[in-house]
Amino acid sequence: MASVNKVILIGHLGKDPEVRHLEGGTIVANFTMATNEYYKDKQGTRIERTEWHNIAAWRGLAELAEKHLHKGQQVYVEGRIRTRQYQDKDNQTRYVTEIVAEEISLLGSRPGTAAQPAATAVAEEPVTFRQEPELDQLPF
Amino acid sequence: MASVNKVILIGHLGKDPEVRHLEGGTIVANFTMATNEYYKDKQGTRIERTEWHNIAAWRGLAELAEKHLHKGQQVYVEGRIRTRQYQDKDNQTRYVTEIVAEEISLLGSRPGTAAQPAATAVAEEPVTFRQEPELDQLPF
Amino acid sequence: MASVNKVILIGHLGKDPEVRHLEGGTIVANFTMATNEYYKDKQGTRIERTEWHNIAAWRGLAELAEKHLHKGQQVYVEGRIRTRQYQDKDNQTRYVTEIVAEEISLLGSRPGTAAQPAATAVAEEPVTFRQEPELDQLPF
Amino acid sequence: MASVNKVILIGHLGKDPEVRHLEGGTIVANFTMATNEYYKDKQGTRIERTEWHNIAAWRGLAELAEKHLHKGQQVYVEGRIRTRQYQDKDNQTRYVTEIVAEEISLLGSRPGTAAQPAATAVAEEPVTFRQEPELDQLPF
DNA sequence: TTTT
DNA sequence: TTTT
Repeated sequence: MASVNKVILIGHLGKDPEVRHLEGGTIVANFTMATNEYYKDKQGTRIERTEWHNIAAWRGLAELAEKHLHKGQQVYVEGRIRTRQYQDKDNQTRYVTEIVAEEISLLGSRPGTAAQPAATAVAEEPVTFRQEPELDQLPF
Repeated sequence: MASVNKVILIGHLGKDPEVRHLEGGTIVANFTMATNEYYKDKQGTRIERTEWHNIAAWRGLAELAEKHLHKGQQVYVEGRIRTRQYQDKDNQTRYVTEIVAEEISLLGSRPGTAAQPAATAVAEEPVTFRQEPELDQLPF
Repeated sequence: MASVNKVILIGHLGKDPEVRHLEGGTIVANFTMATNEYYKDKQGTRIERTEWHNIAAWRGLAELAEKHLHKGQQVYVEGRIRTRQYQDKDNQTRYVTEIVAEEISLLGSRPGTAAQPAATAVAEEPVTFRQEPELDQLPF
Repeated sequence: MASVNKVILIGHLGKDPEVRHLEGGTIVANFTMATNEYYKDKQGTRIERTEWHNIAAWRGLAELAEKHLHKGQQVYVEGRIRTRQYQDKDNQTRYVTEIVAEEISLLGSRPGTAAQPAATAVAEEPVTFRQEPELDQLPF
């Protein structure tokens, strides 16, 4: 039956992506990104809350994550929610929720360094990547 | 820092919402909704995968969920991702990810019954509800 | 440079789609869909405003629109905004804004008839369609 | 009837916002922002197409646009599509489509100047603003 | 663990 | 009229 499962995130990477090459040649990149909420509590104090998201990028997006993404960078990620279950060391069922990326865009400019100031460090390459539909995830 | 944490879901409720009245008068409704993905595996077999999402609706949205939502109903939910941690009975840290609803819309018409066919069973009431910003979650 | 142009609509079709076969074999379907806003004016009177959107569906999505979409049906459309300009009969430049569909999902069940009640009239076919990336619109 | 009319844009401002104070004290800011698409034509040549969007920000968002937005800046805009009609000088009905902003976030860092390099020119203030629901546009 |  |  028709349904929609869509996530849109803009935030900064907490770490460089970790890239794994699976048996069979498939590549997957995992990284975390932070989004922040601001609100006032009942006393009127300004509170900041950070939400950490687990992102999984497959195949083409994984290669691009490996090449172009790094800690601290601001990105746009569009994808879908997926909760996986696994058995922990005590053989209990545990759940982890992650975002499977379908599109990633690099935002802002890269932080400058002494040798290469921000104004000139901006990527020349196109910076939006979309996951091509792969055989094992084509909509039926 | 500017960030975006947005989720858009269309799916069907797995159960009637569970509504709790917290100390202090706050109301929260929890329900699950399913989204489905279809893909073909490497053998070309059609696979269906169901994803279950935990939805939390607060205050005004909780009241409306209690009044208008029921098992099996198709809904549009817009919200944000939140992962909470808690201690399980063995005092281990566990995580649960849920969607905090910010807007809920009722989709489709209600299933008809013998006494009241579908064509006339459509809700008369407005069927989109948006969460009013509350004191403790106003953007700063 | 990285950018995002995304539209998400849920509404009902104003008419059956109009399908055209262009020279070269490309197919395009055009239809309108309505979304509604409700608000109260300064006197507290409830106002309803209908917004009409022009949707263009190309190639695979056009075929599916032709086969599955009809006047009055509730649909989810995801796409991007495109404004085209053209010369009117007085040779003046005019603009028309439309939504180029990238994903279409059928929502709700079909209205029941005496012969075939709503409960059994639900489409058996898959009801979400995604546009495959075509040669002339592949992200670079 | 329940419907959704949602637009998500990330792009750069083409000009500084134009701010008008209407009779009655209402403030509105108008600006344009560009999004870009890249594709290859049938000869394999890389084509860039720029889409220009007309954004209208009302009340609180207008003030914030006036204060924080300027030509060239990268922004996230969430809003809804609205097509207005008007009579042109020849008394013919014309249409213009714009995006009514509901949320605006500043992305990236501000372009540096000689006196104040990019690395230190980043805004200190919170940079996401949401439109508070106003009397005349409250969901009913 | 990000960013301001 | 933006950005790379």
